[in-house]
Amino acid sequence: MAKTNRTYKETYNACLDYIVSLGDGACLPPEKEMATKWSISRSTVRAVLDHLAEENIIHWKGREKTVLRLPDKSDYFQASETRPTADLIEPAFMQYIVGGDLAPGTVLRESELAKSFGVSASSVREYLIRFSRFGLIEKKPNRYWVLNGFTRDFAMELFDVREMFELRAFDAFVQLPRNHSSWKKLATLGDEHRYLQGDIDGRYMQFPRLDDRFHRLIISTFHNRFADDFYDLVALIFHYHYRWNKTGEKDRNADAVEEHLLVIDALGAGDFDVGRIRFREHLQTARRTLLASVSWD
Amino acid sequence: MAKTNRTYKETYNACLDYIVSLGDGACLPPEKEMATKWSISRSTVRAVLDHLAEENIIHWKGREKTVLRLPDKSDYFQASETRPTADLIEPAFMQYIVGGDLAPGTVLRESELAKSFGVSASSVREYLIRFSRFGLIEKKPNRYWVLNGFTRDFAMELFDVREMFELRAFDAFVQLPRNHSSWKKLATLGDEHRYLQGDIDGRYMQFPRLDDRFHRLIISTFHNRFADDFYDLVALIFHYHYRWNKTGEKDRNADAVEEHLLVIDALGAGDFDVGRIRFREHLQTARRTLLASVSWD
DNA sequence: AAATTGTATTTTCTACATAAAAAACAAGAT
DNA sequence: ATCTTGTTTTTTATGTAGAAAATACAATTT
Repeated sequence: MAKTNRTYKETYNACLDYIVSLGDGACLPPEKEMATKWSISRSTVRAVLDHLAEENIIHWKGREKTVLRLPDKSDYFQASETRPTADLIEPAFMQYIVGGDLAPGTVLRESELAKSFGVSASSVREYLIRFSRFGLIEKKPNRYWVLNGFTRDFAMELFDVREMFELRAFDAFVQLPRNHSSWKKLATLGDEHRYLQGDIDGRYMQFPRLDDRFHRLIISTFHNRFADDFYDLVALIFHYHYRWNKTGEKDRNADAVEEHLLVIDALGAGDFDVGRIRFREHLQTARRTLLASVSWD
Repeated sequence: MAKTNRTYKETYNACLDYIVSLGDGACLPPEKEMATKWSISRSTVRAVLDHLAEENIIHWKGREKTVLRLPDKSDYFQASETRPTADLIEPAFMQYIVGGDLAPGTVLRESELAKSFGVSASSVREYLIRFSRFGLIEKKPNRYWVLNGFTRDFAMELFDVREMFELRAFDAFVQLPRNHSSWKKLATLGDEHRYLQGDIDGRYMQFPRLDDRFHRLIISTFHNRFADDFYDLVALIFHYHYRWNKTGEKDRNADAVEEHLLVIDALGAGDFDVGRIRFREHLQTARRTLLASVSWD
């Protein structure tokens, strides 16, 4: 097979939504406009229009594109068909690595992964090349990939850099003028933390998203693409590591919410020194928590 | 065409060297031993032996492998044939980017690059994916690669991180016990710097190698794979940026040698505070020099 | 029995083919 | 004259083919 037609399918679904919003009997805009709207080419728009006409959802002749009937649920393509291959591989791969709790040194074969994920070897290969930038896997030329693994050393080195970047960013944050939008965002985050804390038993699963936003807000003030990039790795590790390691999840999250609030409140009150100490403590906790769940060294 | 046979060609050349070292009439060791010696498979060893026998360089029957004649220059494969595709692409690509002084936003097409480098599109693609981790290029899905370019901002952010990592590593360095091997290495580097300084006009071209070793020695004491990895990018930038920008090269190198020596001597004398100040100054100079040669912003 | 070679199988690597998507160009409508 | 559509060409994405290299296993020699 050749290229997948997910762009087409995704556009088709988007177009169905659009038709619903226009209503029955309405006319669709020029092809060019639709192409711009969804950031795709006119060719794809025309392919979509073709299919819409075939399905008798619109009448299409030249610049006449009239809605004949409103689409229903069965007209849509399945969500699984519109997802890009790479997005499909990532969770499967992380499940394989983190969920399988594989030992460092484990051999990864492209062909095996491709078979078990149900995608082509080239897709796996490209994903692995891209993923290798995180330093968790390594290629042995003419042989296979080796899992360096999420070892104790890896976690320590990861946190050393994370702390450097985040503390530097923190120092930049407190220098921001009080009317800067980031202060406003921090206050909002504070409210959301308190909301979550209000019913921690019911809402603790929502913490990871909040955690990500909190740390990205700090990091972003450093204005450094390498730091931002590095945080992608940190986020990836956290996301998947905790996904397969649920022990004490509620307590962990409750503690972290509390720690975030200590930082946010200290900053809100203008106590930058206290805030910095609390922020350091929070990073220390995060390090300890992660290290405690590392199975390999 | 399919897979290239450079492993075979490289091994063949290595084997010719080996035969020369053994001398005429000698016997080659078992296949397994040769495979281990060059870290390749027995299949490749056998392919090499096959060719050696065909060329009447050895007589091969079972475990009898006798040297019939010593190889001469014409028996070797050309160096260009043994170089891996990726090694071939890198200089070509960097020449294209840095040498061509392309503006940020320039569109890079895989097919064009492949044609101009004389390699397959897949090889170019894989190289670009790998290279993209440095943040200098970006993929527009279904479209092309865009050169983000070596802008002023990029250089500033690069140096911010470089300074963080190197200063942290520096602090770790001065903590090392005086009998640690790194101190010995630093002293050796000092001697080499002085040797270079002795005839700076004749030897200034050798400085980049010395510069790399000096900074890597410092960085290595941080024992952090992310910092090491980051230095690969710094080294790449320096290597290629100065390769196509030779203005004032001698003066630049002479100054840098002097600055390195100030650091090395201060550390050797135990003046860690002075050493740190000199080291900072050196990093500042490096930043200024690189920024001065950035054409885009 | 251990070491080595011979043979067969598996896996990787890379060029290539082909459909999808984009882009360019030509023709027609307003 | 400009906007829009129709048609053609170019480029990208991804599976596949087939050679190279690795690996596994069987047969042979020492």
